[in-house]
This record gives sequence, structure tokens and C-alpha cells, in this order.
Amino acid sequence: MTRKRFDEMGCSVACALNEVGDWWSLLVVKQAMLGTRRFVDFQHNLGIAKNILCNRLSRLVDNGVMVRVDVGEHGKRYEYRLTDKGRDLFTVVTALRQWSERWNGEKDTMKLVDRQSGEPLTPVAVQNQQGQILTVRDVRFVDEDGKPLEEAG
Amino acid sequence: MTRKRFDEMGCSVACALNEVGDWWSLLVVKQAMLGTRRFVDFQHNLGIAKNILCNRLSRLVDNGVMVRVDVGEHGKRYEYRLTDKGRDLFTVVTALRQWSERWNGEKDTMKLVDRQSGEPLTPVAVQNQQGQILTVRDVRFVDEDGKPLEEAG
DNA sequence: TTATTTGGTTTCGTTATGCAACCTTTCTGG
DNA sequence: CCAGAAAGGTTGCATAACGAAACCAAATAA
Repeated sequence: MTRKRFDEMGCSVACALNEVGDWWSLLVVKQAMLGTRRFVDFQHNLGIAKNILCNRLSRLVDNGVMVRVDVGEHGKRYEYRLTDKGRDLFTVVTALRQWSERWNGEKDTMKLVDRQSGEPLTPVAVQNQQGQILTVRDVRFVDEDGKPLEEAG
Repeated sequence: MTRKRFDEMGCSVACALNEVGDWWSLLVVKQAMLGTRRFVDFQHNLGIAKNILCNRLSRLVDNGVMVRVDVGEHGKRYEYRLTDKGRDLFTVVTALRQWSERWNGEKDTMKLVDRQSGEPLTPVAVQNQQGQILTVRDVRFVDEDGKPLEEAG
């Protein structure tokens, strides 16, 4: 009785969750975005068990989110770094952080600012071509022919 | 030996994942955004086991992401609806969907379009005050005093 | 050369998940 | 009104995932 597979549900969201949908993966990615690269640093910064961290890093590498780079002088000493695919999760992680701050209050003192100006970021949002912010009520779900989807039932 | 608690790590991302970080929760929320409201419809549309669905809906209600509304005429017949907090996850779900489509290819025929114009949406992105798109390399992580954080180790 | 760090694997107990069966209340057809 | 189906669960069981700690080999530091 294995865990339900999400990559064959015909849903992109499910497919994404299949790769980074567990409790730890996105936290590992977030930590990597803060500059962490070494196994022990992930371990200490996240307070994660070694075998779980091992498993998560392997899975992230398998899925192309991170790469393992050998940095040992005469053998094996590794660094785990984000790939382009992994760095592209920045939007997801930031959206998640902002959502939590809006609804649960700020939990960490750390803030994100524009490196150039030092100014805070704008809230991540879904926008149309004109840059207007859209809520879930401002969009329609359509099939490839443009016909609206009625799949409540 | 209970699961690690993420809401006391002093991290907003961890706090968010504590609420919707498991394999199923965001899929339930996504399905609700498509219009699904009834228990059986979630069950059939997602292919989720009843006890797990039960558990997830309860947790989402407990965390204020959804509400359970009694719609029975003479007794109990329920609907599960998104709250404002739940609808606000639209950005997260959309970012996740777009990320998956970019890196794993489009997995469902369903598309999201602007209800008004029928045009496709722009990619969800992190932006600065001027509306310029920022990658993780374009931001800095600073503490409350504005000092840069060096926490690779 | 010895000690320590790194990057794991193993073991074991607990928790989560999937599946099927069962149960009670409510709606539906006749 | 009555039979049967549907809604919304709960329970029991088997397997998988997780957490903590012990253990271990290779590489580096002292």
C-alpha cells in the first residue's frame, strides 16, 4: 500500500506536490535560498533528522531541484545547490511566506528586501496582462477549446 | 514520537507548511477553487480515501482555511467552502501550477484565464515596488534592523 | 597520528496513509 | 409511507513514512 501517486492525476498542481509536497522539501529549498549548502548546516538550521534529510536531498536531486556537487579536495565532501528549477521555486516559497504572515502574523524577524533599493517587496499576486491583481473569483477555468469547465460534481 | 512541529521554528514558511504542507491539503484547496463543495465530490475528483479526506477537511476547518456549512433541509448535509484565508491561497496554488507547467510540462488540459477578457494570466512572480521581477538573487535577507543575514552555516 | 567533522546507514518504535467494511442519518422514487 | 440509495463519516487492518539515536567509514583538522 504505497502512497498515492500525484503525478498521474492529470493535474499540474498535483504533479508539483508530488515533488515538493511533503512537510520538509520546501523548507530545505527555502534554507538553500538563504545560502545553506552543506548537509550538516541543513541539519542544524532545520532541526531535521539525518535520515529524513538524506532522503529529501536525494529526492530533490532526483527531481532536478538541487544538485550534489563534490567539493572535497581528495574525495567526498559535498555541497547541495539549487538548480534553475529549484531557484524558480522562489515565487512559491515567497507566496507561502507572505500568506502565513498575512494570516498568522510574522513568525520570523527576517525580512526580504530588494537588493538594489533595500525596499520591501510587493505581495506576490496573480495578475492579468494589464497587471491588475486577480482573485480566484476573477478567473475562469477553461479547457483547451476555451469552453468553461463545470466540474463541481 | 509525533511529527515535527513547524509552527514553533520561528519561520513563516514553516508555519504555513504546518497548515497546508502535507501531500493532500493544497489539492483539497485547489479542488475547492474549482467549485467543489461536497464531501463525495472531493472524494471522487481527487481519488482520496474517505478517512484521509475527513481528516484533511477537519484540519483545514480548524486552521480557518475552510468552513463547514450545514445545508441540509431537515438535518445534516454539509458543504465545505473556502474562507478568505483559504481563497488567499490562490496565489500559492497558481504559482505551484505554473512552476510545474514550466518544468514538467502541462499536465492538465485545464487553463486559467481572466474572467473579463478571457486572456491567459501572466506568470506569478516576486516583484519590487516598481513592478520589476526579482529572482532569489535579486533580494537580500535582513533582520529587523536592516542588517544583512549571514546564515549559511 | 589522533581526534573530529562530514555524510551517511541501520534499527526500532510511532505515526500517517490506503483500502475496505460498516454505520447512521437524510434524501428520492414509487 | 416505505424501500433503497446517497451522504458523511468511523473502525480495523496492513503497509509506508517519520523521528531519535546508535553506529560507521572516509576526509579533514589539530
